[in-house]
Amino acid sequence: MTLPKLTKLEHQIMEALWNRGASSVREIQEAFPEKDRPAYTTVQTMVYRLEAKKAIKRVKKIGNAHVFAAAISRSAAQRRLIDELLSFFGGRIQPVVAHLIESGKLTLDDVDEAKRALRKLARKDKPK
Amino acid sequence: MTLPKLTKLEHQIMEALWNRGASSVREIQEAFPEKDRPAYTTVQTMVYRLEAKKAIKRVKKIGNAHVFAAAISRSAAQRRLIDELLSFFGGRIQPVVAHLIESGKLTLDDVDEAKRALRKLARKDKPK
DNA sequence: CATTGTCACCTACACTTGTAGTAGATCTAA
DNA sequence: TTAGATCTACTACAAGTGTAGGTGACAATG
Repeated sequence: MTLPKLTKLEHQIMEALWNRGASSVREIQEAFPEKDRPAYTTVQTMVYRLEAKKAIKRVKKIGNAHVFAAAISRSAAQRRLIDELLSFFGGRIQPVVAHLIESGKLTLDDVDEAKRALRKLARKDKPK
Repeated sequence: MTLPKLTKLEHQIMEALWNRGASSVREIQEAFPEKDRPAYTTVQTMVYRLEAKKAIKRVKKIGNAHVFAAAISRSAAQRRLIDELLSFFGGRIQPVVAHLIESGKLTLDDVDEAKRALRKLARKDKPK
């Protein structure tokens, strides 16, 4: 597995690392909203598991504390999430888009922007 | 919880019910691709769990076998999946759309179709 | 240097998910 | 009517996930 599968909480840890850059367990823990912040050792456990999965790595040591950094990119992790969702839909985006529209989360502006992005991509790809 | 959270396998069971309509455990099991088809009792367990979650219900009995039917709509379940994904992205669709484009899964046609759907929606919602 | 707070590391545990076996009820066909 | 097929209902269990306590090492400070 090139990209490890991450659980919800693991994702939140990664999120902290992506946002803050290399951090200690304590820093990651404190990045959680004070309301529903897991115990220090809970975060620590997840950090260890992420390390075992090679999603993060120890980059240095400050005092006796280890400092961890993401070893996989946010982009790659996000891609994986989306691919997983799509697999639920048989790989077809249409129903996904339909739901986004229905829920009012996809606006005309979003669509226009997507269109621009696609055109740009087309110009870059076609004239090979 | 109005809408129960479904696991991957539970989703597959639901999929069978949505596709085939009310079915017995055996029928659901046989709806799985022969390659990697779970044991009868595995499906049965999931069916029981789905029943406990009120996602399906017993509608009748044929012989000594119960027949189950979906109690939640595919659409509602799909919506939930998407909302869950979006929550990972802080509720913002833009990065989702960006990834769909990058992975080549979102085409210009898809976008145009989405646009038409949105315009239609706008016409229906605004004049009121 | 002794105390106090922090951290690492190990261990534990309950809950969820996927997987399936077993025992006994029930149906069905000969 | 009885033996085999099928089903239900119950039980079990390993892996994964979230949660955290305990113990000893280490650092900072009076």
